[in-house]
Amino acid sequence: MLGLEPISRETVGGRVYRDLRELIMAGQISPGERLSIRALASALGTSVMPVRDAVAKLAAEQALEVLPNRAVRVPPMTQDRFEELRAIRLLLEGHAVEIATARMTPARLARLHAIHAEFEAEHDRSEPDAGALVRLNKDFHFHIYETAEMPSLLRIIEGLWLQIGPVLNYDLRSKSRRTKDRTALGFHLALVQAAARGDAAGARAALVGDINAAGDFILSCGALLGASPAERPERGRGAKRA
Amino acid sequence: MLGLEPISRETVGGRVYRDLRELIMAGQISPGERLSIRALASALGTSVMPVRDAVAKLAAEQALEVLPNRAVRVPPMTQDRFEELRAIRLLLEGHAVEIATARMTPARLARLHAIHAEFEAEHDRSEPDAGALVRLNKDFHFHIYETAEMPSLLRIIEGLWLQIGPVLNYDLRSKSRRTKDRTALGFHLALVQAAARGDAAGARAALVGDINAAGDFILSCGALLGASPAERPERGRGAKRA
DNA sequence: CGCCCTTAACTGAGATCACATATCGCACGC
DNA sequence: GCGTGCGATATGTGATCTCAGTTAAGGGCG
Repeated sequence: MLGLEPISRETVGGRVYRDLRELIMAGQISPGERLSIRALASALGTSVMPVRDAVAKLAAEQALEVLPNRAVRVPPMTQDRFEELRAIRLLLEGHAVEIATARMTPARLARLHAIHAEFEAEHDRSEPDAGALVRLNKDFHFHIYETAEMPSLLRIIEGLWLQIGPVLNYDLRSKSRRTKDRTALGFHLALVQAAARGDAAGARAALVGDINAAGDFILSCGALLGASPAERPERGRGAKRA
Repeated sequence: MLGLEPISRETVGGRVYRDLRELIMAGQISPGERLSIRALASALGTSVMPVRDAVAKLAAEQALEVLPNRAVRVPPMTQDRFEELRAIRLLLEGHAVEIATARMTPARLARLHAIHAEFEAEHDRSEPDAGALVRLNKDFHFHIYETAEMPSLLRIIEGLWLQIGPVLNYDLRSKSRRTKDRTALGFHLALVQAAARGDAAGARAALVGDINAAGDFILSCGALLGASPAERPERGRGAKRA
């Protein structure tokens, strides 16, 4: 006995929240696209209530935005906001890396190596799956951050990734990612090695290099709004029906 | 014309959210106290729906906590969490102060002086109002942070204050606050002066001193949970009826 | 006299209903 | 032919209802 299951201790609202969050982080919803609560509800096979809760929570985390019209959409990324978020990331994730280096254990270091190897393997494939790369990159970073054992900090960093996720992935799957991933691999390797020898400053430097390189690449792509148009009503309103 | 009014462009849910947020920040709800959505709704004169949205949003910001029983309460502050939040505050608010010093304008500096004077005046009264002191302290800090013109950063800092608010005020209104406020005044003055002469490092140092002093005081009070009991069911369940 | 079980009230979650508002299409009139 | 105004559609918001799970109290049994 006892091998039943953790009950259904999961609320529908929670599931909707996580699904939506995943969708945004993976960049499945392009910035500026408007969402319809009713459409989402019917697509997910529930009523509007859980969806409303999830949307409210995501809006509180700045992952979604409610326009004065009360329409909901993924907030378009401006260059200013992107640079601000990058500056905050450098601060917080840099700190997390330093603490993580100090608290690194052999087991966690081995796991980090494994994730890095997976990332490298996926990259070396003839047809790398963009989604897998995004996921492995996220796993790599967050495995380090979790090592710092600072749950509140981790939470904030997740919020930041949630905000930059859309453009980060939008970019990753569209442009020539070959060179970018190569640099990412280099920084990741340097980060692993620095963590292995307990070099907090070195680990931080590697992370800063990683974040800055990725950020520069995105900025150079010109995919971000200067500060003006902000409007692209996205003719097909609402989400895909079920 | 045009001086009409912004219509009633305010949703009930938004008002409930702000009210609840204010209540938590002001420490009106003691940590560990359980909240009843229905009770809150009847107290606020609305239905459960807007309250549920507000609670969901606050839970997303870690200002409220949903127990596995699905009961909602203000999360009790542990010593670990408090120290972690303080470390994050030092990072983010320290950064904000440095940027704000660089972007300080004469007008904003004057306003900062005025707020500091108000704070000092309230403190020098024979019977200082604890609530007013809390509000002025918050105004002082956030006027600086706003000067940095980093909206996302400001948002995160607000979230941090929301989490430490309860214990901060609980402490401020109970114990001998005389000495603590004196030190706060000193750090605030040093902060204003450093900002006035464009000394970013000095401003940061003053802020670090302020945060650390306040934190040490609270930690020394022993009002925080070591890590164990965490439970005080708070016999009177729910909130005060209307 | 004490422990445990039953029961009743309460709470949160989800669905459905009702209403105000925004969006878009279309016809009328200039 | 084109701009303006009206109306239909859809959407978000708030209220009400039902259901399942939890909690606490009261009564029965050991």
